[in-house]
Amino acid sequence: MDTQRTGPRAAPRVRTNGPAREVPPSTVARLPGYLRALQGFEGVVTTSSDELADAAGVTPAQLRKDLSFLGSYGRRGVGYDVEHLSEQIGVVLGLKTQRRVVIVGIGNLGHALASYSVFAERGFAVVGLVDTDPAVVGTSVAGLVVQPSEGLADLVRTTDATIGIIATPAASAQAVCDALVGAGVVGILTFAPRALRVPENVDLRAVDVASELQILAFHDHRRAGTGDSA
Amino acid sequence: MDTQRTGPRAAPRVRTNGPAREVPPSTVARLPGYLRALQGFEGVVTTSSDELADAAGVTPAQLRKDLSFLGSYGRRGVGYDVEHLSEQIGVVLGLKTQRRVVIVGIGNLGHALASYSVFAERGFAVVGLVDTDPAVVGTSVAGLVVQPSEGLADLVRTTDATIGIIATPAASAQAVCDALVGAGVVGILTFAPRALRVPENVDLRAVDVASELQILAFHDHRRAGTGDSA
DNA sequence: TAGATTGTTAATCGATTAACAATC
DNA sequence: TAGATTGTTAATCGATTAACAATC
Repeated sequence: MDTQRTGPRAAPRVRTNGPAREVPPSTVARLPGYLRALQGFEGVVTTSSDELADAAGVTPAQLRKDLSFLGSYGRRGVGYDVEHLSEQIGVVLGLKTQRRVVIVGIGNLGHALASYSVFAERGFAVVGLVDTDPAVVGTSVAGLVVQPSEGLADLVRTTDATIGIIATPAASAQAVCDALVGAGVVGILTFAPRALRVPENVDLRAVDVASELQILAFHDHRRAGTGDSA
Repeated sequence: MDTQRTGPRAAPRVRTNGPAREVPPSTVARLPGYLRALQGFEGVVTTSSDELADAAGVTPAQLRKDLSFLGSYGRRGVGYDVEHLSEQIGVVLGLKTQRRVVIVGIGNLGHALASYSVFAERGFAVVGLVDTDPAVVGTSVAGLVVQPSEGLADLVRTTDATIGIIATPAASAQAVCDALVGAGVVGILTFAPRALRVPENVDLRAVDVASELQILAFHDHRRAGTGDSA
């Protein structure tokens, strides 16, 4: 869980002129939200940091700061060109190349994810489904035939998938994770409620819906406990 | 999106002796992970910050710092009592009271969430399902009959639900959110890919799976772009 | 030119890490 | 007592906010 990546101190990396520079993780995490917000302005030519920030649910200051890491894509006194800014954020996020995704664990959640149309709208292609259950293997879900676990490595290679989604029970998640890493994916999104270990050259993001509810419970509880009802 | 809550500077709030104090948001967000990790030590009497941190995927220093906000639940030279620590984290998160949850939007995702057994294991009860589609209303999912939208407010009141989950398309999410707030829920977890607005007395958490993939794409892209393949 | 709005700098704030004194 | 391990303090680091000079 070391997010270090520097030796003596990351060399400033020969400024690649264009939209390179070092983009902080917190900024990267907000970029998809800006892209989403920009879609709400389709047809409009320009928008301002005030307007766009409002749509994205952040402050104008934060939006401008975030965008400044990507380069100078606005015009002072005018605002941002909606089309151009969308394009540039897409470039920075690497969405000009379509990424291929395999989903492991075709239970209720895996099934839902396999059928989730937003993935395609946002530039991702689900190219493979895998499960261990013999009752599920061979069935067709969202136009794909579910493969057995043994086929995972081959599947990743032949489809050239770079991202794996884990939608298995917690118990098998680490094994699946290892298999995905072994097969060569570089990014993993897991929904399994447990901590996973990946080598540092693989990127891991975890969504735990039960944990989300527990965080909500904390605030619910504090609110009730503080007794601030009139 | 103002997370302010202070006037001149939050009054130190008469130290409620027990596990009160002010727990920082970043710590709260990690508590469910500690609870999860502790479950892996069931049967064991004590564990150390080293061991537990390892299981939870954080550093020992961070674990101890986090736990120190809750109170002093470890013994120097010995470690933490697994049973007691689990209990205390549960108390802080407010899990001693079971929270009731309603899910709005019974498409693929809503269906999966309604059937997600981990919710029950972690102290939440799904008590109601709502959808607009006449073809879905009236059907039975995970032992519950799907109610029409008009029934939302009544459902929340009669079940005494405090948390709402939004699993609708983006287009209807804000309206559903407003309805949930109007019905009196105090926490909302949304999966709809758009920014939502809630009054400041309502807690909102958002999971956007497509955004997660886009964040993974960024790193994928950087890795490929940097050309560090031997 | 006058008004608008960005991009950037500086100040603040919060979160993480490291180290160690307290204490079991 | 000696060894282990916490709880806390201080140092570092990163992220957010506010303000404004640059500039369209």
